[in-house]
Amino acid sequence: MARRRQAVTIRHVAADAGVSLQTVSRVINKEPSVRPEMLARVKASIERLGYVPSIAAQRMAGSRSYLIVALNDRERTIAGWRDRQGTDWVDQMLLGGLLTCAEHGYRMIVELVDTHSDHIERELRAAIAAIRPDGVILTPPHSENTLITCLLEEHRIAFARIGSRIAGPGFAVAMDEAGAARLATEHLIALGHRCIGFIAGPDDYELSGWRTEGWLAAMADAGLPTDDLLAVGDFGFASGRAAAAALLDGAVPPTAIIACSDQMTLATLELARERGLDVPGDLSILSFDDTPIVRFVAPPLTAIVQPIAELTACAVKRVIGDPAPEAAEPIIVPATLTIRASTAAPRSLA
Amino acid sequence: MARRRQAVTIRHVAADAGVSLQTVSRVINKEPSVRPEMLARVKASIERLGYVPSIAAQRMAGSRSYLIVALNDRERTIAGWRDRQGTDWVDQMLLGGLLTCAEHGYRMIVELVDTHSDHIERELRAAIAAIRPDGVILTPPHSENTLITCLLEEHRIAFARIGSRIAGPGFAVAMDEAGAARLATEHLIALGHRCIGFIAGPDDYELSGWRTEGWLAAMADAGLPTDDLLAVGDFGFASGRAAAAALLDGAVPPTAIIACSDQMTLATLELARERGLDVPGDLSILSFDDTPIVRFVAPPLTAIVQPIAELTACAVKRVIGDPAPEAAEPIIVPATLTIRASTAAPRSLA
DNA sequence: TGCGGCCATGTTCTTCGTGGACATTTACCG
DNA sequence: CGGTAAATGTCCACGAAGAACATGGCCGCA
Repeated sequence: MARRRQAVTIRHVAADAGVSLQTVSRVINKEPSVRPEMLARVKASIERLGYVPSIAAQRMAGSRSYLIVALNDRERTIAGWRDRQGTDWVDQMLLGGLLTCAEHGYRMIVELVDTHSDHIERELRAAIAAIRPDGVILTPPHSENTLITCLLEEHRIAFARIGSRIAGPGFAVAMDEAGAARLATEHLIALGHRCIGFIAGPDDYELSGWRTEGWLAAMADAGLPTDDLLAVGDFGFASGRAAAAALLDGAVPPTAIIACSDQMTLATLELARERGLDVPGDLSILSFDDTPIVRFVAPPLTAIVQPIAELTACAVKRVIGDPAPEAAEPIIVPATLTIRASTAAPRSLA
Repeated sequence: MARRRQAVTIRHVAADAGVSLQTVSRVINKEPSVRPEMLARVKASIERLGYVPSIAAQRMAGSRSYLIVALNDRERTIAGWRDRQGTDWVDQMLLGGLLTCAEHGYRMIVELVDTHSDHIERELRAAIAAIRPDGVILTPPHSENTLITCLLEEHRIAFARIGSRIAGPGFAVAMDEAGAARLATEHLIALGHRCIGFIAGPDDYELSGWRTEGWLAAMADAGLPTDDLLAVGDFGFASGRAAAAALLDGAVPPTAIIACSDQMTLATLELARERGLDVPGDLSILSFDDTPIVRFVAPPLTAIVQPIAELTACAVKRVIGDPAPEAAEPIIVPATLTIRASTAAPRSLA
């Protein structure tokens, strides 16, 4: 017998407040030319009736959809979730994105697309056509995919590219890699270390260069030498082990090592253990990733925390605020350092 | 100079295929009375033009919105994310929900609401009014909140209650707690254990009872005694420690302990260490949660894996498939066991 | 052969809730 | 009192669904 609940629309508000539809619409869209008295009356009615605009109708009428699409790589995301590890990236992204969207009255829709290039254009086109989002947040590895960026430009949809520093189109939002490396290095220097080894990532990642520069700069500022203290890995475990071995067997065995990925850090830790080196007594270790495994290993590792949530929050704000995605300066967000038990003053100082 | 890209609408498809709007609409909505020839022609045009119906327009026209809302508790979700731990629940939920939605042409919107009761109704009303979802997935602690369920019923929105076994309204979808406990117990029995302690959760959680029953049943089936092998905690660390101590100091010291939360399990592990008990040599330990900390602790713990992803997938399917959320049997999903290093044959057998 | 009836399709119109373009009213100023 | 700008109202478009109804072709049946 219960009647179908009829939603309260702008019409009901108009009737209740005794004004025209358009006036209500103006109030909703914060247009300036509304007398304070009217405004108050309409707002009161909205409040009383619990009116909330339908995003579908708003979108239909040519306004915003108040929807932001977060474009993630399907395989990578699913793999991370299914294996129940390595999802930090996605989590943090959701955290930053969701909250920022909510703050501004937007919603975020997570869209998983295959990187496989045949599908990606079709999938993206379909998503755009169906959702008509006001903005799109691109995450690696999509951030520099020109197929995607061109498509978005064509549709005049604002978008942000997370983890990319290449200027326009869209907003580039990235972490301050050099600053992070500097932060890590300075932390060790402050503890009293003078021989600080650095296991860099592969050269074909731009960020590897930036991180190495940050380390070099911090060392130079402290007047410390860096000869024989740089090794290069490929982010994987085996390469990290080799790099760590090279450093420890080198001319100037470091008392601290910074490694640019969690796998390389864990390899360093393993090697140190095998050689009977106490961590952090004989060797401080610092990771550039802050994955769960790094946090729960013994000892828990001091690590650079990539500000993914802030990055995404930034991206959302830009996308919401500035619908014209023309040339814009990349946004660089500082990293932070979480100090745990794997770094301490070198024993020689104790 | 670039013309504003005009979206391809149902009209373009009709023109391209040389049929009427109505026919296209019939094809899209899978109405039966369309000749195969027509159907193929229209489908070809849709394909060629890359037409995708606008969900906004579909919603406006009284059809579905193809949107599902996942209602999560804001505090709990944010805390989990921010602390970078304990987000497994949300992650798995997203995994199961997102994928299942995508498979069926739906999208999922994650909505965070405060449990604080003043706001919750307003927030939910607003979300419903704005999004007009076809369905809502409720997660603890919302699953049994009558304020929410009534509101959803009133709006005739299909919904599922995850982690709840109380029948209707809406679909209840829960894990097989008793089966999980049985699974855990049988694993230990198969390893050769005969004295298996059980640290249950507090009585005011229904699931505590079910779990205990599962353990009792498995023990009984194997003809093993359970006297003095049951202890009760409150899911917290301290209570777990006390419970473990009670078991180990009891009349029949167990060679294996099942604890119903990660905190109680970790407490058991700590106590075992302090007493010089080797895990799993002297004492096998099995957890009922599978949080990251449980996976990375030493030794990594064998644990019941709650099938959150499947639960959510189930919930989504029901909500999508059956728009009439009248009385329905609760859906029970089996749990699985992930075997790690904390369980082994008791030393006495070696 | 003619008629009723059904199926596939086309035509036309309405609905949904909102924003935009434009028309109209009001108020104030010189 | 005319001019002008601000405040407010009227009407229509947006994209799709679907109802109501018209059409034409085909069938079976007398």
